[in-house]
Amino acid sequence: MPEGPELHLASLYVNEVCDGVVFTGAVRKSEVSKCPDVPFTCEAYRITATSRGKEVKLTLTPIKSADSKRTVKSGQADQAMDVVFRFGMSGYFRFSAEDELPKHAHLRFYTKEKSCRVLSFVDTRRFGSWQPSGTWQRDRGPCVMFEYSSFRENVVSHLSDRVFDRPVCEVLLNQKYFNGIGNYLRAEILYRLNIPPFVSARSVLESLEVQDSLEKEKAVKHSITGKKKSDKVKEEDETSDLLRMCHMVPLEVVNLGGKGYDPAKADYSGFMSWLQCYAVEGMNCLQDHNGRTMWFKGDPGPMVPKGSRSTRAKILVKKERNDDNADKKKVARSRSESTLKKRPIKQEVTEIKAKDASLSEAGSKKRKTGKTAEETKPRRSRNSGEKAAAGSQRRSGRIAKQNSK
DNA sequence: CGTCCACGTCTAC
DNA sequence: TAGACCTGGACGG
Repeated sequence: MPEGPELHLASLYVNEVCDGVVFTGAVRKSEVSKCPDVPFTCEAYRITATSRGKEVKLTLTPIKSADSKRTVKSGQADQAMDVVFRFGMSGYFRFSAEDELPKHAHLRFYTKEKSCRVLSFVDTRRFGSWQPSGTWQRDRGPCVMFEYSSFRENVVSHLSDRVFDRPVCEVLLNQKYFNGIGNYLRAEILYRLNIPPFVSARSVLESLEVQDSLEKEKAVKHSITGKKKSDKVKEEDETSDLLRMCHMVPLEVVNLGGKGYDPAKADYSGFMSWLQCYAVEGMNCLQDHNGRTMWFKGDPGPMVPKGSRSTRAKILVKKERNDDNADKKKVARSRSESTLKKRPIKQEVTEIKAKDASLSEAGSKKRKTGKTAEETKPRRSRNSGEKAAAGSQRRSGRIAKQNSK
């Protein structure tokens, strides 16, 4: 799931598995890949990684052997090289035995071990890419997670840019300003703040410009008067501010992974239960102007694309209601609270029904009753598309039906 | 079997 | 604002 958090977890994974490991020889590319060769060959080198938004940079560092000063054989690197990766829709890193290379391992780094292991860039769909001797892509903004203040400054100082005329849900995918946000994060972020996806980005953000400058003034005053800087306004900003959420929400995902993240033993159940809106049963969705599925709850806002289908997107997550027929007031309340505190409250209302490492369930029915209102009336195109999805990767496990409760 | 869908960019009309 | 770029899983017939 390559958005900012997954790219960052990938960099942690590389640093962990490559710690103390010596690599050797050439970097090898799959036959089928159209990405450039990586012209780096070295008798002994190490690999480290960093991430920024939706990119990961590997640094290949030659190990200088004490004695051989000029034994730089021809074609052997003596300089470090950076390789910058973008993951497309399906990229990830995996460290495995040489004889257990994953399918679609398109770029490979070989260890100098008796029974050799391989760090692979795996990318089923091949939308990912890498750049040898690479740098962070120009035109991508600061990382929403790890360069927060410059990220914020970059947005606030460019609010007159016409891109902010567009619906906020589409602007959130603009990596020039929101490097690291992707399709599931935009849904989760807007959902938590109850911001309709199809309102202009500037209308949501322009109040921040004022707030930010007020903050600065206040900071100055405080530094003069020596007052404390916590007042009510400030505290409200902590959670209601869209830019702050673009920082915090991805970090929550990073912290789900925590220690020992390993794509080999991918266990998405924690992630699935973390999702509150994206691909969650009962949420609405529409195609944005780029044909991407926007998940949301309630009012879509005025800038919905003409003729936008209420798509039949895949539902990956079913949450369970505990209360029999109490309904949605509760949900709404728990949601706004969830923004504030780490709540164990959430489980009281929603509970994922995911099996082990796999995703989730099957079909819902179309039940034509109630179904809230038709707040979204783009075009009555067939049933309001509910679908099933989810598959269990390895396990066969055909799961539940919609027994419910 | 075929169709639709997927966590993202890219470039071309 | 379309497509192109790809593979594969879920679902429908």
